[in-house]
Amino acid sequence: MGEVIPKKAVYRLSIYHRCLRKLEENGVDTVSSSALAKAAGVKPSQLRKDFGYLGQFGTRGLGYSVGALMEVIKKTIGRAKLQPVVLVGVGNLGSALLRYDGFKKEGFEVVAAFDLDPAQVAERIALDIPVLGQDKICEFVSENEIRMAILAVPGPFAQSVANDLVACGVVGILNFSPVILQVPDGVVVNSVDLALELEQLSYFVRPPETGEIEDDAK
Amino acid sequence: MGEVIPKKAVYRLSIYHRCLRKLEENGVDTVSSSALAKAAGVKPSQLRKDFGYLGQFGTRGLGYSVGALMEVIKKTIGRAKLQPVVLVGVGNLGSALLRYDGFKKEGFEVVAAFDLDPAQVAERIALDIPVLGQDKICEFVSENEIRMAILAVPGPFAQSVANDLVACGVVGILNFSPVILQVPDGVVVNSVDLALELEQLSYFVRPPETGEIEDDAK
DNA sequence: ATATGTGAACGGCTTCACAGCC
DNA sequence: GGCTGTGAAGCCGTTCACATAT
Repeated sequence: MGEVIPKKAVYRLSIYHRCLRKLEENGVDTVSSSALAKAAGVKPSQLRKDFGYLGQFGTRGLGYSVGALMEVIKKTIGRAKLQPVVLVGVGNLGSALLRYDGFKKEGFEVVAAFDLDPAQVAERIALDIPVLGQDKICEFVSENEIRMAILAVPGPFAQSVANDLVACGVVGILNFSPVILQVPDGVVVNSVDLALELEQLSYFVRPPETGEIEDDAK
Repeated sequence: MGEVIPKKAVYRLSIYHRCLRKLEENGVDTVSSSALAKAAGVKPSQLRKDFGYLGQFGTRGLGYSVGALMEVIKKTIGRAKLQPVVLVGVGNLGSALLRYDGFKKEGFEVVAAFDLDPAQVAERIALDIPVLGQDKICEFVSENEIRMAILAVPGPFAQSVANDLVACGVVGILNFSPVILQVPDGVVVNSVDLALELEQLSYFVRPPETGEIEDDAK
């Protein structure tokens, strides 16, 4: 029903969808929870529990229909067909994101980009996406009823740009700036902090070979 | 002491460290848990619990010493001073990551990049970082005892490159490819899936205002 | 008086185990 | 027999509340 699906489950559902797509391309039309779970890197029980949020779609003793399952997932997590998003900050990272084709594959379209120096940027990236000045954000976002934005501006500008976006109707921000954004209730922020991801990784990487006793025997 | 710090706590410790750096720049030398928590976007109790993993460093009735705290965090999560990492796949995203200055700020240095077409890439990016062919990965990684790698190759190549990296001694991979990497025990993978982050965001963004009641099964 | 440190309660996500259906 | 669907149990991280230290 109208239940809210946990954040982590939503994320995994996207993974399943991607795996299913691959299976479909290979002509497979039925999968068991264990097979799909293995491909997705999770436990079968986890996967079945996740699917529980969608209703009942498997056939006991057999498995799931690849096509039907994809349909249901897409309907549940991919609200619209092709979601329009804007991107603010066309620097190194922003440019790469504009060229990244993974977004389109998952049903998103970057319909406009904004930068402080739009003319120079437009020339540099040479893409079909319109590049406008940051002072045009509000106008564009309002008129086109954009609800999601990708934020890739330098840290010091992030909060200010986020404020603008929210003021004009954006309710979802994918933030790549290394700052904690303050936004009003109802606005969702998903942050990807590249440096912190690397830092986190480094902690869990075992040190080279500090003379001490290697961790427990297993 | 030698306890293992939870993944999420490690992540937050990095955030605290970044906030502390800002405070230090502003000449502040003491903070309370509540003040720092607000800056980091977490609850004071959460922050104190996180600091519990590091030992006791606050002064009751007063707060924490900014300098001392930074020192302890750095010592705990930033194992070495300047960690060398390599980057594989210098496409759109890879190029942006090479130019990203956030890594250096947090103590990482990309010492080499690898691509299928190194000559063309080297010319295009025009950076001081050496760009080598992917067949040179093993040699370079082994000789320089590299332990961490950033993976930004297209999906179909990811697993194969990961295998090479691991075979040569890499034990930590920051993966930007949209695939689930299979790695042996002892190797840590941290994945950032750009499209999935956006997809996840879109689910939690409230629909425009379609007040329709949509439920059938269940 | 004020702010830390921490055991205990709480809540949410994962995993298990088995009932139910093909 | 095989596999899904799901309540129950288990686990882990977060939040609370208060003892403790300055």
